[in-house]
Parts: sequence; C-alpha cells; structure tokens
Amino acid sequence: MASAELPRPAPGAAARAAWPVSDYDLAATLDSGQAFRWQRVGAGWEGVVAGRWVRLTAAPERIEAETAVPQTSWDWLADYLQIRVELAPIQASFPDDAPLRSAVAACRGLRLLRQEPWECLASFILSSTKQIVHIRQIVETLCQRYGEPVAVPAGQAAAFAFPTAARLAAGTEAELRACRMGFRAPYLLAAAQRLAAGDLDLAGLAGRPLAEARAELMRLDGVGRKIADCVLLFAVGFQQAFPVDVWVAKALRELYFRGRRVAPRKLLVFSESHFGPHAGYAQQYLFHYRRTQATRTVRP
DNA sequence: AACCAGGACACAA
DNA sequence: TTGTGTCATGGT
Repeated sequence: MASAELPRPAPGAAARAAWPVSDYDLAATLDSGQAFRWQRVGAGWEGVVAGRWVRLTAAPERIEAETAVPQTSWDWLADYLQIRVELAPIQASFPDDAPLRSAVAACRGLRLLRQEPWECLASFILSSTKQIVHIRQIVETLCQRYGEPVAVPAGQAAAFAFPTAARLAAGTEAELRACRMGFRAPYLLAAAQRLAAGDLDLAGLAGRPLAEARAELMRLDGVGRKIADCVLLFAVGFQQAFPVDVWVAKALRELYFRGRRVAPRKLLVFSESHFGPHAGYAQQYLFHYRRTQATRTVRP
C-alpha cells in the first residue's frame, strides 16, 4: 500500500498511519450527510470504522490516522476513505455547465466514502424526514445500546461498533422505538431480520446491474428509490446512483429548471441523462453546495 | 412557535 | 400516472 507508516504513535494510540492526498477535504467529506458517526474532536475527527476506533486528522496534503490497537494492514481505512480515488477525472466527466462549476468550486475536495453496506442501509432507513443532526443522535444511541464495545486509547470515552443485523433482529420494535426512531422502527427491525436470515445479500449487490440491485433493496419495507440509491452510492460503489432528497430536488429545480415546480419523475429522468458516468458524485456536490449555501446566506 | 427534515406508503382521483 | 394524508420526533 502507498501509505507511509509512522513509528511514533500519539499518546494513548497504538498505531498511526498517514497518506499523502491532494484535493481531499476531510471535514466536508465526513460531515456531508453520507456517514453519521463522525465527531469533530479538537483538530481531528473520531469515529468507528469496520469495528475499529479511529481518529483522523487533516494536515496539508496529508491525512493522518490513529487507532487504538496495532494494525497489520490499513486497507480497510484507505478503502473507506477512498484515498486512492483521483478527483480530477471525476470532475472532468461532469457536464460543463455553470451550476455544476459553481458547486464544484464551492466544495473542492469533497469525496464519496465507501461505507459498510449494513451500517449504511440501517442509517438511511432511519434518515427519512429527519435532520442530519438527529440521525446522528439516533445512530449513536443505537450503537451505545446494541453495538459491541471497541478498544479505545487510554483515557478516551467508550466507543461502540455499529450493531450487527443479527443483534438488532434479536430485539423488539419497542426497544428500537426507545431509541427515538419513531415509525422507522418496524422498518429497521424487518430489514435486520431479513439480513440475519440471509434473505438479502448486500455484498452481492455490487456484481449486479444497477437497476437490479436497486430493485432488490426496494423490496425492503421502508426503502424506496432515494434510500436505495444512497446505499448503492455510499456503500456499494454505484457511481450512477443519484439519490434525490429535498435538498437535491431544490438544487435541481433552482439551478436547472429556473425554480419552477417540477414533477419528481421528471427530476429523476433529468438526473439520469444529464450528469454522466459519475452522476452520484455530482449529486453529492449539489447536495453539499445547496446546504452550505443556504446556511451561509441566511443572515438577515 | 410554526415549519421542516438526505421518505415511504396506502389510497384517492 | 400524479396528488394528499399519515407516520414520530426534535432542530431551527
């Protein structure tokens, strides 16, 4: 692997690695509504990836990582962060229109992660009509109550893995509702049960055509086109999946349809034809652009 | 204090 | 096919 491993672990951490990167905005990437477990702590970000506690820090042209236990390989993290993906060819594949140029300029270095499919699916089942901050709270509660504890550096607060499907399947709807997820509880429970029963093969989705993989996910109760596309884009690697939520719909209407009202179906057709082979990436730029723009300009 | 949030679904017209 | 009410909860 192309990472330079450093001999000096930080105080309390057992292992440390670093990768040279260019055009990687770690903060925007970890905080752009793809993943829900990252916490900004001081200058870094702490989270749990693949059952391992991790602290990430962005340095100029570098991303540094620390873990609580020694690592024989860092592939699991390099893959999650998509370290080796070059952004320039992706951005060059976008249509050369003014809206997308603005979005790319405003979100330079924003990346798509490659998440664990079950965690991603479960998280987005919980996401419907919820603000990102609240999704984080629900996911955190779920992990604290039903996730396996993971090793943390001395002096750090306890951390927990995302609960397995089998663990959630063994519980009850009432227990899930107690995590404040409301009407999404039966959806999550049923999905966990189907996975635990081997009735749905998330890992196998990557080898299938997009439409088939999407249809397979949409067989789950509570999973429609939008949530299915989030899982396909953020966890399975389908670059053309294009989740349209309220923010992306707003961005498309305002930037490409002169703010007019547009039928949801029409937005989908447009999204499938306009953005090219990395449409999903374009979607993430539009999403982040529209969200950060709004919060910046809403000053009286 | 209304309004809205990375929706989906059953049902109506 | 497209529109409306419902679901649960908390941030802004």
